[in-house]
Amino acid sequence: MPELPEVETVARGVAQRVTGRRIAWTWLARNDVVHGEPMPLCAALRGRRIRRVYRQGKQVRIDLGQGRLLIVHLGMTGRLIVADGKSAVETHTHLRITFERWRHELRFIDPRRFGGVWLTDGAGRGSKEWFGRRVPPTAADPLTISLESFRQALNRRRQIKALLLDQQPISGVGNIYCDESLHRAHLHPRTRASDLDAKTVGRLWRSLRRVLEEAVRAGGSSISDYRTSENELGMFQIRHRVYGREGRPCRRCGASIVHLVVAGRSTFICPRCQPE
DNA sequence: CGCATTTCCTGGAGGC
DNA sequence: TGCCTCCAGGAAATGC
Repeated sequence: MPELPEVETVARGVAQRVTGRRIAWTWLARNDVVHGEPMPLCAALRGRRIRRVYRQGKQVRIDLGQGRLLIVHLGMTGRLIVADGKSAVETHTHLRITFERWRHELRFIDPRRFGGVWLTDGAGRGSKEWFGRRVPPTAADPLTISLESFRQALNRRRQIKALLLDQQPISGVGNIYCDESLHRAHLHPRTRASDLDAKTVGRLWRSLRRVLEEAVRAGGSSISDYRTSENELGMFQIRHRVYGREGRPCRRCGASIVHLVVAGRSTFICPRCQPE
C-alpha cells in the first residue's frame, strides 16, 4: 500500500539510478495503464533525458524536460523497480523503459492495476482531464505543510480519518499512516475534525510528520506488494503501533488493539489511548 | 456539505 | 485438492 513514505523511497531510489540517463526504448504490455498522449509512448519517450525524479503526494514524477512529465501512481499493488534488463520479466509487468548504454531498465509492475502512468505536458494538474483517466490529485504535502495551513485544512465537520485519507486537502496519507498518526496523537478516528482544539491539532500535525519521517527512514512499510526501487522490502511494518495489530497489546499502554471500520476503511485503534 | 456505498482489479486467506 | 466467498484499498462516481 504505497503511501507517502513508500513513494518517497521509490522516487529517491529511482532518482539515484536514472537521473541524467537517456531513454532508449519503451515496451508497453497493455496500453490501458498509460494515459495522456494518444501518440505511441515509445516515440514520445525515445531520446529524452531524465532531468529529475521526485515525489508529489503519492505520485512519482519523472521530469523529462521540455515540458514533459511522466507521472507514475502505484495505486495499491504497483511497483516501480530498476531491474537488470536480462532478468526475468514477471507477470503484470506493464511498462519497461530502457536506457542508452545501460543494462538496467525501469519496470512498472501492477497486478491489480489501481495504479497507472500518465504522460503530461509538465503541468500535470490534478484537475486536468487526460486521455483515459484523470491524473490523481495532489495538494499540500504533510511533511512541509505549515501548522496554520494544517489547521485550516482540518476546519471541516468530517471525521478526522476521512479527512486525512482525502488527497484533496493534504496529499500522501493513506490507511496505514492515518491510523499510526491518530494513535500517536491519541485521537479516535471518528472524531470530527472541526471539534479538535488548537493544541490537539498541533499534536496531530507533529505526530503525522514524525511518523512519516520515521517511515521514510525505514524505507516504508512492506505489508504485501510494496517493494523499494531495488525490489527490496521496507522495514517500517515492524514498528507499526496499531495497523494490522488487532488483538495484540498496545505498545504504549498494553490494552488490546481493536479493529473497526471508519470511513469505509479497515481501522486499528487502541481503545484506551484513543477514546471516542 | 458530508458520508456511505459501489466500482475497478487480482491474489491470498479461510471455510467447507 | 478444489471450489467458493471474502477481503485488501486509492480514488472516482453515485445516491441520499
